[in-house]
Amino acid sequence: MIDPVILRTEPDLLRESQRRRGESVELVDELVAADEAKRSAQTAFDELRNQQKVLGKQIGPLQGALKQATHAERAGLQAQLDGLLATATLLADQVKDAERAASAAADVLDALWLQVSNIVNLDSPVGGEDAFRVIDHVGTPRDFAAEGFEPRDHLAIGELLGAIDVERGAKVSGSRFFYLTGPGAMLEIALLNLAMQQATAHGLVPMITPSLVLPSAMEGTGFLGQAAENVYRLEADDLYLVGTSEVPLAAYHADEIIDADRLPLRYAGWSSCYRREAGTYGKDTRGIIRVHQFDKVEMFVFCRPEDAEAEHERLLSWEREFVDALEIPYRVIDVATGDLGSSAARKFDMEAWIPTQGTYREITSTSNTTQFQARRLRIRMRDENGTRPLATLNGTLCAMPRIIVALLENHQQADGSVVVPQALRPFLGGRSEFTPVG
RNA sequence: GGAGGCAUCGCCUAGUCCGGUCUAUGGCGCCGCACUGCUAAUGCGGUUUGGGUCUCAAGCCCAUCGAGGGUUCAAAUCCCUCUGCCUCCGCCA
Repeated sequence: MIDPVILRTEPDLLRESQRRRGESVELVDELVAADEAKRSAQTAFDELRNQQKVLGKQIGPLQGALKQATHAERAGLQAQLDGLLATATLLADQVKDAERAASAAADVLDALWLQVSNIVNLDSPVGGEDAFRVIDHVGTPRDFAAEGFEPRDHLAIGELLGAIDVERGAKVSGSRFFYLTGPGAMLEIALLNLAMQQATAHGLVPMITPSLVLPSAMEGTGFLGQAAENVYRLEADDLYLVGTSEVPLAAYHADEIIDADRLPLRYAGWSSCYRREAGTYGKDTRGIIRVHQFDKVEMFVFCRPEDAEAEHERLLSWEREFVDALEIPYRVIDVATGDLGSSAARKFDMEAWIPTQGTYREITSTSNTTQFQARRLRIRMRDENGTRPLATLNGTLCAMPRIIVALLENHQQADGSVVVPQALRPFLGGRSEFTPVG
């Protein structure tokens, strides 16, 4: 949600943001009208309610006086009381109507606000998915031709190693499900440990979060807008399966006011993630690049709004540190306005080189959601200037399947074995490579 | 799953039976001021959150006693539903 003050003072800022995203600009005009309607309805109710209270305050004492009154006074007082009650009855109806009108106007306004995406950062490249800006390249893709062999894709290697089983995944759960077996499972556990070691070294608080959440948590983080079709919903219980622990981590502090001197609060959440992958039919059908369920370590930060951009850079640097440690070649992109998702004002993705695809594929994503999620979740901070919504940011530390894909493909040997990067070896009992099973 | 109890403005707490002088009590903590060699103590004032009005501020108004409905001229208080926590019983990894 956006600061309503911006709607009244700088609506053009909102319009420009909507334009850059390729979303409705007319929505802003609807909002202006709805905001006006809501305020006048609220004011009307406030005034009537005030009259009602003033009137009500006379009734109690009058009834008291009536009880004490002498017989002579009684008739006059009774007439006065009857008059007041008659007026009050009429007023009560008006108050009820005004209250209903005000609440209806507020509902209209709220519904419109929920449709508005975050205001984009003016530095984000403008355009659709392909309009990203490349910020950096790190590492050099291996020249397999020069090494004299054709690289196998991650699934072929995973099967050789006895690490990945997609056939049985499909048998048991359907397409886009998989088992990590033996060395594959050990690899994920090692990655988890490396990620958590790095995270705690930087002072992030490790968290294991729920992966089922209430609608309010899902809506508060902005996943029930355009992203809704990718969310699993448990109809019988009205719960959602999260697509990332960003959701339970963001909602962790919902409805709280946090003292500014406790900020920033930084967490590293470990959870399973569930995605319907609607509209991706036929894409990435082989292997585990695109799956319905996977595990991920996600970083999440609550900070002062003025610190958010610096914090965003910090999250990106931690993501890079992790991937650097795994010796995977990658590039960093500044995601274009049309591809940000509703919550992000700015987003940086890291894309790993995938040899058998001859291209870079997304492995991490870090978003500055500014005050957008905090407003929706009512998370505020208190400092010397009072209370105001804080800023939230998120970033992938380790999305298991894609990191495993990048590791297997980039560190494979001609015989199908895979070299374990140095940083990971302590978490695999010193093991330096995985070798094909007989 | 069953039975009972509880939920008040940072924390604790009064008020709820019996609706109106509740504009929600008091203590602790915190902030400001005064006094005082310093600290402490003491005194006075302030201290939920959101919204509206207003050029700003002050002031004023509305809402807010876990949430949502209802009864009533009027609800912290009465009624209903829901949520959370606690106790007991049953079942279970």
